[in-house]
Amino acid sequence: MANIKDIAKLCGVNPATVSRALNGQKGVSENVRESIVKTARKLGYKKNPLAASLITRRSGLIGLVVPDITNPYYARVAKGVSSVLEKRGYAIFLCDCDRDRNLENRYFEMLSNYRVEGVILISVTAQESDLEIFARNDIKVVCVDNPISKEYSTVFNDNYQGACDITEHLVCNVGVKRLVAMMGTSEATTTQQRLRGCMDTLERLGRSDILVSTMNVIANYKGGYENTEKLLSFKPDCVFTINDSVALGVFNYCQHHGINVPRELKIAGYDDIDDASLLSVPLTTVHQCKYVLGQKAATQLLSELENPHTMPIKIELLPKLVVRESCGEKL
Amino acid sequence: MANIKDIAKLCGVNPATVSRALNGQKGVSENVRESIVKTARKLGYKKNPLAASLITRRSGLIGLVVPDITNPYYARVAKGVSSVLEKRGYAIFLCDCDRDRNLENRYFEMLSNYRVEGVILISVTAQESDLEIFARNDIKVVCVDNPISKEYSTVFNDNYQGACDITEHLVCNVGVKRLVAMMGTSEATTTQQRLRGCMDTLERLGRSDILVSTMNVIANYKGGYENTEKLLSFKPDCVFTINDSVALGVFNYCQHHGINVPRELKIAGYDDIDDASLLSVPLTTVHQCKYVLGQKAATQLLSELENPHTMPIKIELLPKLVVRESCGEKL
DNA sequence: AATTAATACTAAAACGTTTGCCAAAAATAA
DNA sequence: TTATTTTTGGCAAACGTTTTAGTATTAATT
Repeated sequence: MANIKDIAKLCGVNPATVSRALNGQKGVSENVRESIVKTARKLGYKKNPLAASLITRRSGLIGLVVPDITNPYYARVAKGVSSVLEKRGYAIFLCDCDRDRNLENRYFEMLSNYRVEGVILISVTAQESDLEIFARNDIKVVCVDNPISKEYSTVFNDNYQGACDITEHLVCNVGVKRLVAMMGTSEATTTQQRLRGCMDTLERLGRSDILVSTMNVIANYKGGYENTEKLLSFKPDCVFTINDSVALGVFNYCQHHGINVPRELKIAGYDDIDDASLLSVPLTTVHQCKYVLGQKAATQLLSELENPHTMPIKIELLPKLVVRESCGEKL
Repeated sequence: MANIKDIAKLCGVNPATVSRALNGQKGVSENVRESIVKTARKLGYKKNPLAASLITRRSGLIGLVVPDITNPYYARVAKGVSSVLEKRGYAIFLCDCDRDRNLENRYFEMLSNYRVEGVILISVTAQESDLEIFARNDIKVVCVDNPISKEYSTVFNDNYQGACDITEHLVCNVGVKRLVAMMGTSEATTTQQRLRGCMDTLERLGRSDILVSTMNVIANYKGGYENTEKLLSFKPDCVFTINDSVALGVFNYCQHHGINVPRELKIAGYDDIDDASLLSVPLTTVHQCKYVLGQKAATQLLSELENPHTMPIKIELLPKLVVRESCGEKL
């Protein structure tokens, strides 16, 4: 593979001149530049970014840390990240941590060894102290969803607002009277924020006539399915679930037990995963902009890299209510 | 960040000795090595693999090319790949090509610029000629699913066998009489192989009494949903779909139109994506070992890297029939 | 015409490693 | 003892870039 010296030799100039010419810097006359560019093309020259990084300290590598790439939510965020990094010529160093904090920390070390310029961090396991390794090697970090450290920018969806929106819909348009909020563990920030949005909205609307109960389940399909029996003991007309996977679980339980959705039970989800619209009774839910979330995170990271003195910020995306059929007919 | 020279200075030795000591090479006495290792640890020294790669020509980078990381099939394969590469200390350079051949080729160029050592290529768009860039820079490639070039190893599931297995099940255990094979485009190798498996099995069983028709659809949810009406005009008792997404489409059409599955129509899928088991009538399908597929691909790539003279091989995984309820009760 | 300023380019050092070659020292063999 | 081999570790070059400093050369300003 041709290198910068080969070109220099062929053009009868110094490697430094070739470097400047190819990087579009000034200090090289037009005719020389032209000849350099031409022979570079002829030789099929491609700069070795690894070699360049040694001296520029810019590897062009960005770490992307996810809890589980097979989770459609993270995959979609990853795709958003990927779309902007590719355009800017950065390479993605993928770290699938498998929700394992040890593995995650091993990856953190690897990322710093490889001199990544920055990291997009989507983590449910990392603690603030785990990020010290990035601070030490001044690697920029942008957190997604979870504001792990005040040191770094965070990009997230406004869970509170989404919960407000869907609750208002359930109360004002659907007319629910007996609501159960089927949430995740109460330590999870998402559960806290969404539940608060729900409760605050009921209060704001002054609807003390509406009975509302809360239950906490494992926030996946199984958690939904297995807790539907208990759910039904509340005799609700509607359930608001912490996410769509849980909603799917509830829905399938209903199918198996001859409970008509939405007639006998209305189901409202959260996230708007792909399956939500494919369900035989398409799910009313809150759309999270996963792809855009990834894009924003990547864009923020790049601008912090380019302007090293930008302060960390919080970027909040607005979720969007999507009304389908699981809570009754569309308006 | 400490480097090899810092250690050398502190230990009063030459950088070369430090390198040898840290890489476990011989030619350095035990006490010197010990002192080097100790101060390396004290300084928190981490070798810069990028710098090392300049001279060793081994970047430790492996490209992972996928058509779409949000597709659960590819995501699962990716996770398999990731699991073995991480253990061996390789970094994954993720390329989500978005099913776009141009983007894919841009990524190929980037991969070669970054001097990846090898590439795991899952592609539906790449042509053999697109891979020349890897041959030129002798970058090893392992193809997954799709044997794009004879030059390279390919790892894939035995589509033919899987189709044989499920067809035999449908005929011998379920007792279908009027079967429709709802396949993808006839150019796709998967369609060809699975259809042939189906047909050959019918012939092998000598069941010329079974009526079998074929139709070609776009191989996704929508393709299934939108072609179910046409499908029903064949008055089949069973449909064998090219994949589970199509099966889901058919299933939901049936739900919407009051057609009971499996009583009025039995549905057999392929792939065993996660949704298959979550369906309200869980799907009988063929399990593809996606995770293992990724693991095998990565393992093969690494062994080719370590032993540069290994010949390319084909690795075939055996799929596994999984009987659920969409074709009638389990046995 | 003399000075200054700008331009085009070179030489060399740097980035952080690895490695081929060599010399000194130590160990072994004669 | 001497001769031979082996072990240990130093030196310097190399990998492919970028960048600093400096030198001619040319152009612009007095």
